[in-house]
Amino acid sequence: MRGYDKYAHEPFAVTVDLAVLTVRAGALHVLLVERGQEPYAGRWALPGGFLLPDESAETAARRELAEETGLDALPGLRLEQLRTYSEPGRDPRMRVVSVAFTALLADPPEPRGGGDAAQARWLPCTAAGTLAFDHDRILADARERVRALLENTGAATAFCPPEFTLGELRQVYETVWDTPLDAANFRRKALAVPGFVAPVPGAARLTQGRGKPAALYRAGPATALHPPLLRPPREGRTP
Amino acid sequence: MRGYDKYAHEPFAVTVDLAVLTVRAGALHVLLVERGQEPYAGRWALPGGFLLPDESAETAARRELAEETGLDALPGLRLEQLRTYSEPGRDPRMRVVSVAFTALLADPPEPRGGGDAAQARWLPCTAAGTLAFDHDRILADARERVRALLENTGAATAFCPPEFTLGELRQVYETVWDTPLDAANFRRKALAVPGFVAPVPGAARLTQGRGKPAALYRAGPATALHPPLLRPPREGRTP
DNA sequence: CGATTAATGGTCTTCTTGACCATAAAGGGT
DNA sequence: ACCCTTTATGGTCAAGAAGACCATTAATCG
Repeated sequence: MRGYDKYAHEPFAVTVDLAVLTVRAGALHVLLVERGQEPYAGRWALPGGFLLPDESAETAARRELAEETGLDALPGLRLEQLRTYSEPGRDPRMRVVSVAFTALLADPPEPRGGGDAAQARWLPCTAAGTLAFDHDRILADARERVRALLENTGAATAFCPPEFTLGELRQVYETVWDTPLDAANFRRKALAVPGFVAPVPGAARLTQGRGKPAALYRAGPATALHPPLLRPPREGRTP
Repeated sequence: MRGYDKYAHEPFAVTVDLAVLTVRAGALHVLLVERGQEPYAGRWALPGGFLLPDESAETAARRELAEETGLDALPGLRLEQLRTYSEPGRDPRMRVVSVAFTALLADPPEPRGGGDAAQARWLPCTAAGTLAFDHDRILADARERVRALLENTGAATAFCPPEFTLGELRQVYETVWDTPLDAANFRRKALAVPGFVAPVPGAARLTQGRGKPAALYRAGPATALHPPLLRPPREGRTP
């Protein structure tokens, strides 16, 4: 149909859901809340909430993120619109259309519990188990999206502190892709992408435990990676 | 906020908008309708409409597409969810959240005019001019999405008839990317991607005008292209 | 028939990638 | 203090991929 006027338009509730990810202890973690009310009381779910009347979905997502993590608008926070989920019946109470977002954080604080939720916590994605609503699906889509983002954009730096070593950046890739990478080759490729990372000029160095101190880098201005950092192909060719 | 119950949820109108693209006469065309009613009466717009109470956005998009083009569910029709647009004020009448989709068609029929719209037509993207609402933005996003789809997925075959020559496939890439490609190198790369295209066994051939007859291919089973077909980098390196 | 056009197959050179090796520079343990 | 482990960094080498071209084939157009 071409116009907005011919058919009566049903009202829908519109929400945002957030897959907020971070890399912690070599594993991808997601911010989850334990629902305090029916339906799905006691189950873990992605944080989210209703759009306010004058908000865009992006604005609502940033507001929800600030509320959940206690962080106010982080400068340069990457917030990716993931997908919109609109299947009838995805919320047993009413018709809800939800716009899902992915956010990538480095060194986030522990979320403040309370509010509607019984608690809020960072949990490893592998331990997420069965989430409320269709949030398992959303989380799976978010993980796949992030894997692709690391290939084609500089998003990996969002998982790192403002200054980071190439070893830390490589660990982000290894964690998200779940693949070991050759340190020397990764360095060569990362440095070959214009605008991906920029060395911190003041010969700065940092020791993170054992081993030789590493040079520090900052995120570069590039949003798209040319050439992309392709993840190694999985086994199973077509010979 | 963590629950769906604490705050009153405002009702929103939810629509789908469709950027239906096809390659015709060496140019990317988009299906547009001329609005018959205010606002934006007389202006071209993307086809779209309201979700029905029991429809998912995908279902609504397919229904709208069938209504606009007169085509019933095409087998294997590619329908990509593009993005959701939710800025307040994007529709002057009321708060509308719109889920945008991209569809790729080969040899589509002329759309039937009528309905709410004054007329419906295929127009070259370059001649789209200024569309109603925020549809210029949606169309621009759709074009960029399709450019990326050709790199990483087998979506280009959706612009081709069921059996096609590699020359036709290459013209799709050249049109969408707006870049000339070397015929021999394109062939080598396309055939090297497992599952991208499969030769039609019966030594079938087809002549499309002048030149040597070309072998026919069908779309292969691959959804993701490994390795991807990267578009040639634009000028402007960092030497 | 000869010119033109498009498909297809090959070559050649350059670049990229992955696998590895070597060295440097720190910490830990004895 | 000394050796071992760990991580960073630089370099090599061979295999593969990509872009630039050339040659041949097989149609249509004039």
